[in-house]
Amino acid sequence: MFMNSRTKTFPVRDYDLGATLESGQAFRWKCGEGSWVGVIGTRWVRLRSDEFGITAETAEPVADWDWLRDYLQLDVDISQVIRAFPEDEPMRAAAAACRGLRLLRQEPWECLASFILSSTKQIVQIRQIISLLCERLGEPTAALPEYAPAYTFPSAARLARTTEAELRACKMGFRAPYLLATARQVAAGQFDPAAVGQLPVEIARGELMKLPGVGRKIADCVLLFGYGFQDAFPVDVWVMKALRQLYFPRRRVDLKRLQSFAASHFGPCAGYAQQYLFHYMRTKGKPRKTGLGPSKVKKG
DNA sequence: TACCAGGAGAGCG
DNA sequence: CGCTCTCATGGT
Repeated sequence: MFMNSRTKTFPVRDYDLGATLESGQAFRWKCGEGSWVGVIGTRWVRLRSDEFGITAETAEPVADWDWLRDYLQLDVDISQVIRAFPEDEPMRAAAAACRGLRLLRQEPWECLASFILSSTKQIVQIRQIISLLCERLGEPTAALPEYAPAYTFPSAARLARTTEAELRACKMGFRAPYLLATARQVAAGQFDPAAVGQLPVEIARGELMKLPGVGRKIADCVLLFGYGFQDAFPVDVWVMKALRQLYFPRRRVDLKRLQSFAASHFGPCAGYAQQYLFHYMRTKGKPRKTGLGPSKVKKG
């Protein structure tokens, strides 16, 4: 028996909501005053975190919160994931530096489209492109009155009906024809995002890589963040830097070699290990975004 | 101002 | 194969 409500608290430990939402796996979360605001599927949602867990607030009453439990992967035992990491110094350092970092489970189409837009872009720019895309081509969805209008991520069918020029107007540049062609394949039923998740990971990766604008790296991101293949290990420039610096100092190792090293070294939760290394490399030496607003710093 | 960004694809030898 | 070049745009 369910009660319709607009808020719900999920008791969960070791969940760094801010790090997770800002770590370059999803691109639509906005950090407010002690909270994060975003759209999951058709629902606007505001999330906040404290020592008791994560509290969600929606604009419309909700009967069943499984969509959020699934998105946030609240049932994952992160300590078990971390125990599956290889026992080496780089992973110890990354796990210590990124305590509470999680993987999300995103809707496959949004994940695929988002990562097609990610190539050679900084995360801040990817967010800007996707924000424009959703404003212009997404469907409006209800948000709390004190917040900006919210939009869903545009469906493949909607994108298939637009033009390359309109996509380029969202500042996605040379990625526009890739996104358009992929959207058309999905809309035409030539590629079924739901079906791919049922395939063995190698086959699924091959299917994804047939799509225009999807190579090995983007395919691995979609496998990991959209389908939950936890052994997928996307190697981008940051992860390449991490692997070279932490595991192969002063040696020249090409991408192929790094990929085969990763495939054998990081175990069944390699995808998590990858995200920890990525976040570790990107944040070390930099101040952390807490979502609690500017903190007073003693000068000295 | 240069260099770089969660790359992919085409062209070349 | 493996290498190089281009693609578009904006942050640092």
